[in-house]
Amino acid sequence: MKQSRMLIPTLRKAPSDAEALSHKMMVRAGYIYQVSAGLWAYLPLAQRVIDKIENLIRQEVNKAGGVETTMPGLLPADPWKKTRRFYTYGDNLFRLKDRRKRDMLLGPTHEETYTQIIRDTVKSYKKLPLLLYQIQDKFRDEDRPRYGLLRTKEFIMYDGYSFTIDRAGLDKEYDAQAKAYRAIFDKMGLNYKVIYADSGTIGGTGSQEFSAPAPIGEDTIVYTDGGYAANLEKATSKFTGKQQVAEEQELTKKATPGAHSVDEAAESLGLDASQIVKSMLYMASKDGEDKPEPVMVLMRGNDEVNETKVANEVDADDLRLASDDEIAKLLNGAHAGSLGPVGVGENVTILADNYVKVLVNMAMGANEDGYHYVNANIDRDFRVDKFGDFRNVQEGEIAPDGMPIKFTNGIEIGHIFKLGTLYSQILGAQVLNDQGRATDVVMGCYGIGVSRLLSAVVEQNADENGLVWPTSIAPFDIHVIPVNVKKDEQMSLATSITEELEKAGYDVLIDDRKERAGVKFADSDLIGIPLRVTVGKKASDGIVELKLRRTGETIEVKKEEIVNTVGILLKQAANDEQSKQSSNE
RNA sequence: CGGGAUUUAGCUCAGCUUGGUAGAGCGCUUCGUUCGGGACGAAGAGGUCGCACGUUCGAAUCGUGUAAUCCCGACCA
Repeated sequence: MKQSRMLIPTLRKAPSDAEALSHKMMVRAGYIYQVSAGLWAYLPLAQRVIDKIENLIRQEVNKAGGVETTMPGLLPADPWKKTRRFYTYGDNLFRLKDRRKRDMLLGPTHEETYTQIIRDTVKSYKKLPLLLYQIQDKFRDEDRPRYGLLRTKEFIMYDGYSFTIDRAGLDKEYDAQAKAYRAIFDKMGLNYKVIYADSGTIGGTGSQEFSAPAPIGEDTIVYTDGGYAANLEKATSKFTGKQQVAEEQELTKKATPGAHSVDEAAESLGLDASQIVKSMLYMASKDGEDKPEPVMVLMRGNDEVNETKVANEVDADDLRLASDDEIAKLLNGAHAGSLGPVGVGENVTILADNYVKVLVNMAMGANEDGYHYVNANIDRDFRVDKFGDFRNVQEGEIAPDGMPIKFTNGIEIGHIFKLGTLYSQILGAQVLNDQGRATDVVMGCYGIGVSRLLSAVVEQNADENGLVWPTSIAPFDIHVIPVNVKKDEQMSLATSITEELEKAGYDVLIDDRKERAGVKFADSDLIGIPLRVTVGKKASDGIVELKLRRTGETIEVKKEEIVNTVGILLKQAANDEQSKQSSNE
C-alpha cells in the first residue's frame, strides 16, 4: 500500500482539548478524527486496526461455536417496552419516533432482538445450543463522552448471545466464551485482569469482567499478586477488628458547632475518626414499587459505605441517599451532618458494619444540628437490626486469598454474563425439551468493546515518539521507507522489497512521499508499525536496515535475506508481546 | 445533575485590559538550493474572530443570551 494513497493526517501537536494519552496519540498519529463530542471517524489506519481486531474476535469466537449475524441498529420499541427497559434504561437510550409516530430506539445492546429471533425460529431443544453474535455499532447517549474512544455515544461492540436448553449448557457456552476472550486479549498483547462477580440482582447467576489496567480506566480494580481480582463494589477483605475492652461510660450529648463532616466532628470532640460512627440515611426501593424504605447505615468514620453491599442486604433494586426533606421528616428535623441511630424509630432499618460492632463508647450524630453523642453503646443506647460487611475495602487489607490488597484503575474491555431465563420468559422464547414440554431458553450474553480496545491497547503501548502496536493488530506489519524517492536505486529497491513482502503475506506500507528522511522517520514512529525497513544509501549495494519499533533494535541485511529475517523478527516480537502479558495475569 | 475552563487560519496560540473590521509559529501552494531523524531562501493561498441580539459613528475587543468543546465533582452526614 502506498502511503501517498492513504489519509494519515499526522500532527506535530495534539489538539489542546485532548487529555488522555491514547486520545492524544491516536489524533496526532492520524488514526481518528472527532466529528462531534463522543462521535469519531475512523481514518484508514484505525480502520485497519479495527478490521484486525474484529477478525481476531471472529476467529476465536467461531472456534467456540459462534456464528455471525447482524441486527439492525434501529429498533422498534415494543420488545423493549415488554422488558420494561424502554423505561428503565435511562437517559443513555436514544429514543426516537418514525414517520408514523411509532416509538423507536437506537440499539445500545440487543438482548431483546436476539431473543425475539430465537422465539420465532427455534422450537425444539434439538436446535440448541446456539451462539449468535455480531460486531456492530452501538448507541448510548452518554452523559459525558470522554477520553477519545474510551467513552463515546456510538461505538463498535462485539455482542454474543448463547441459547441453551439448560444451565449446564449455559455453563459450557459461558466457559467457551471466557476461553475465547482470554485467547483474544492474549493475542493482542494486552495486560488485563479477569474479575469474577457473584450473582447480580437481576436474574443472573454469574459474570466475569475483563479489565485492562490503565490510568484513565473508570473501574477500580481490587487485586492481589495472588490472583484475586474484584470490583470495588464486590471486593471483600478479612475482618480484622478486635473487640474494644473498656468500661461503658455515660451517654452524653456534646455541642459540636459547625461540625458537618466526620473530620470536623473528630476535631471538635478530640477523637479519632475511627471512634466516630457516621450514619448514612438511604432510601431503598424495588422495581415497580413507589414507596422507598428508609435504611440507616452505620460505619466507622474512616470507612466508606459500599452501596452495592447495602442494596444486596436489603434486597433493593434502587438505593439512593435520602434527600434533605426525607431526612428532616424521618429524623425530627435533623440535617445531614448530624445524624445518628439513637432514638431512631422502628420504621427505619438500621444496618451496621462489622467494624462498628467491636466499638465501645463511640461518638455519633445526635439528630440535632450542632450536637453529637459520645459514649454511645450498642443495644444500651441504640438498636442495630443487622451487622454485616457494608464497607469498601481499602488498600493494604488482606484479601480472601490471604494476600495484601492493591488498587488500580482499569478499562472494561469485555464482559460475559449468565443471563438465565429473564428475557426468554418475558418475551416468550420457549422450546420443547426432550420430554415434549415447553421450556424457557437459558441465555448468556457476552460483550467486547472493540473501539474501546484501541484506547486500551494504546494506553499500554506507546512511548514519547508515538504508538507501538502489537504485531497482531498493527495496521501494517512493515513500514518500508525509501529515504529519498528521487534516487532511483532506492525507490526501485523499496518497491521490489514491498512487492516481495506482500507476496509473502505481509501487510506493507511504503512511504513513497517526497518528504525528507526526518519527517518520514518521525511519522513512522508516530504511526507505530512494528517493523521498519529503511532503504537508504546502501541501496546500491542491496543492503537495507531493519528496525523494530518497540525496542529500537536495528540490523542491516542484504536484500536476499529480507523476507527470511523479517519473518524471524516479527515472530519473535509476537512472542515477546504475549509472554509479557502472561507473566502479568 | 452541579462546578470550572475554553472557543480567533488545518494544528498550537497571540491580540481583548485602554473598541478603529486581524497576527505569529507549524502546516499548505509555487520556484530554487538541500536530502538518513520533523532543512533553508523567496513568493503566495488561507479567517464573516462559535452564533444571536444589544451598546456604539464603528465590536474579535464592551454587555446580555445561546451553542459547542474539554475538565472536575456527583452527595460519605
